[in-house]
Amino acid sequence: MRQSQLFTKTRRNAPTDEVAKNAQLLIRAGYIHKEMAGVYSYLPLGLRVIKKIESVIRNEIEKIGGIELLLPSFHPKENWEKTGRWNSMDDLYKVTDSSKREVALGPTHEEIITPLAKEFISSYKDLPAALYQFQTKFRMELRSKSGILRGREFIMKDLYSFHRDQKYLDRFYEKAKSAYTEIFKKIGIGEKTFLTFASGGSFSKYSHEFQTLTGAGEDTIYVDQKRGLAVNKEVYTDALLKELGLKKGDLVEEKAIEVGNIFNLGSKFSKPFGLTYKNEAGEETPVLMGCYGIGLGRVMGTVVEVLGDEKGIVWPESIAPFQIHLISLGEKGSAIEKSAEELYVGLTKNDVSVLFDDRDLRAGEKFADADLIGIPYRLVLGKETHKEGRVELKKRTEEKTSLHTKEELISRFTKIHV
RNA sequence: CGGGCUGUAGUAUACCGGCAGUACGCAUGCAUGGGGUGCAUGUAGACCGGGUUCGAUUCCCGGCAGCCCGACCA
Repeated sequence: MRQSQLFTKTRRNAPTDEVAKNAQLLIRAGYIHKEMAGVYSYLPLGLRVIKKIESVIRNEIEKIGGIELLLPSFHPKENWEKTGRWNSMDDLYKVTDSSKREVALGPTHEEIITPLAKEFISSYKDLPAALYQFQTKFRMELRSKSGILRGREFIMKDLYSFHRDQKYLDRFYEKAKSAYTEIFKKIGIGEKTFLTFASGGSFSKYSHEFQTLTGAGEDTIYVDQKRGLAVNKEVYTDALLKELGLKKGDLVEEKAIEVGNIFNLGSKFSKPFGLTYKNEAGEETPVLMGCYGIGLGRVMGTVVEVLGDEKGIVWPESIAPFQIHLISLGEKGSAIEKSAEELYVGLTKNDVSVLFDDRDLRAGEKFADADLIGIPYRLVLGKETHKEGRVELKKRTEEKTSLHTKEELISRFTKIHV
């Protein structure tokens, strides 16, 4: 992609109504645009990051047997009345159409997936099943805040699993836990993300959250760094510490943001919808369910919060919008510019994703933009290196630079990033 | 949903009861060309409704919007 064609531009200042670091940097760099409180557009750069995060998640969820589908945002009122949540859920968006019919805008999808599962699950032979989607959720947050960490509309990966009994559910639950650990590691926040015991879970004492340490977080958790475990303040009791074998002295209080959660739903949803299966003896038995969510925008914002520095965003390679930011410092029609063009074509031909700064600007502005946008590798062609036919390589996370020939760079990045 | 604050060009801001100013951006030109360069010219603005007043962007009331604290929540 040529930066002259990118559509977005960077900005020196963030709007004053944005206080959160993630929103300030993402807006300045041109990743997102605020439409109203808690509602953001994902611009071309931002969407590329979302798609990358999606792909990391998809890979891991497929490994544990997840099958992707796509459920609607409009939900029949009856489904929500059946579970009692039409009235009990305060942040449910309800819309009325011209024929006065009321529908819900889905804040989560148990009310859709459960009756859907009833269509196709009727025997123990149909179990287990694990279905997931990436989908926009709507929640009437009374107070959206913290940029894309808490919106009224947000994209979420939600996975629902169906099992014949607790033993099978527990087994899958553990697999989901490992998958999540792997996902956050791959996304680059593994070191700061902790499996956390929290409230909820209809048929177990607690649910599990994945909490990433950051001052921008909204939750208070107690972390045992050595064991890689944490306890949410909401369930923090001596009894629980004892049960988990945690010692008070090993725990540190931290602010954290919940980037993922896993719930044991038991028969909370299968019961109202009559989702049952026949076991080997022909007996009608309730299906047990689990659900597992990750907010994509929240993950993206968290990465910016945790890894960003004074100069801008710092993306891990796994979710960067482009692998390489190629900068030409040559004037229009110069040999340097031609050489940069050549390198751009060479890299893209080999499927290396490159943002090519072909704009007619001075060096300082291009460097400042590159730091702000946060692509992992920066390549520069300018007078200083051109005489030797070399290109300067610099990582976003490091100060040191190195010189390479174009051929070296093409083969190096092709190998790594195919 | 309770409490507080704020609405001025695309962005950040200034001043003012009497023709709204600056910087960045954007456009054009010349110079410049390895860390947001320089000069010139141009472009664009008072959230909405009502009230007070000779006159309101300014004061008052209402609405709407945004932000902050709290409660709630992925």
